[in-house]
Amino acid sequence: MAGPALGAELRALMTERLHRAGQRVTANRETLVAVLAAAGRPLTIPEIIEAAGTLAQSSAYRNLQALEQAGLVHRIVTNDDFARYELAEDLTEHHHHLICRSCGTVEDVPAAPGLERSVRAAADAIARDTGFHTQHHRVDLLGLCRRCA
Amino acid sequence: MAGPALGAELRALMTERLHRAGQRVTANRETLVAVLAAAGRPLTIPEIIEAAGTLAQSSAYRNLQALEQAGLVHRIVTNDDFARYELAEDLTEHHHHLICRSCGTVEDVPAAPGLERSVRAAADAIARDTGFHTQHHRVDLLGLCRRCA
DNA sequence: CTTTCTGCAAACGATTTGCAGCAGC
DNA sequence: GCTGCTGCAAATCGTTTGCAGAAAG
Repeated sequence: MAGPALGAELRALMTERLHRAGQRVTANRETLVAVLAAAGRPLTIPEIIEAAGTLAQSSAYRNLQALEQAGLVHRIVTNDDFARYELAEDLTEHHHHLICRSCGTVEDVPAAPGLERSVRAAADAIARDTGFHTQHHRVDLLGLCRRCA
Repeated sequence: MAGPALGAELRALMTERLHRAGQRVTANRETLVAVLAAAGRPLTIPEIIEAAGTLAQSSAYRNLQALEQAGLVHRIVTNDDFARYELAEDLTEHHHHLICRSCGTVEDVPAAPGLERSVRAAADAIARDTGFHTQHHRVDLLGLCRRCA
């Protein structure tokens, strides 16, 4: 099956961003966004394809690429075999990742305000010192998830 | 040529860790470590092979894998085409990465103490809340390097 | 109706692996 | 001298791409 239906709010956003990027709204794309929205954590391509029900691999790859260009989803690469995708951060809430070194699973955790403040301060200092202009950041905690510990 | 020679200290560490991992010390491996030590930033495999002078691709991949198992180097994956390697953190000093979204280059920056403290505090809170046991962390700043800005 | 999307199967390319000969220890 | 490393070339496998028919707008 095609996973849970899309909320009206999310669908509207999706339509707008796809059109702005010159892309069409199709059933496959709605399914992909719905699957990612329901997961609440980054999914590998095989996980996505399975959750989507019927979906050609090439369509999964192509549509996830299209959705990324439209700013709806975000690709993340770990040391795992497959890339993972999650909803774009402005559709969820800013979060960081817990990556299990044993099973490879990636979980989301909300970003702690104190940590965010420290990251911004560090980025400002770096801009002064090196000229690097920070647009975004990523904090990953690597270790063992509860199940693998 | 084979890049700069290895410091005595680093060579001793390298010998010890390779032997402990049941691996031999070879000219190729010394070259690889020397190249990474000289670079001071994560290098892609093509960069490594070029800097090493003469080195079969397969040997590069195999030896970097061996060195990683021995705890001497560390592999990092970006959205770039190639994986990158750098010296293990306990051979350098704990640092974070500046990743340029335009040219893909990765630079090292020393970790700011305040930021480190915040990350540890966040990890502790997460352990309490979710049972995830943090062993290591990664902070990447994404943006534009001075040259691409 | 035109342009883009879909699924299939073939192509791609970074990384891995089999093998025969050489080097570490 | 035994075992593990080296380089070469071939295999692997996640991902990308060409193409003909179907669907979005």
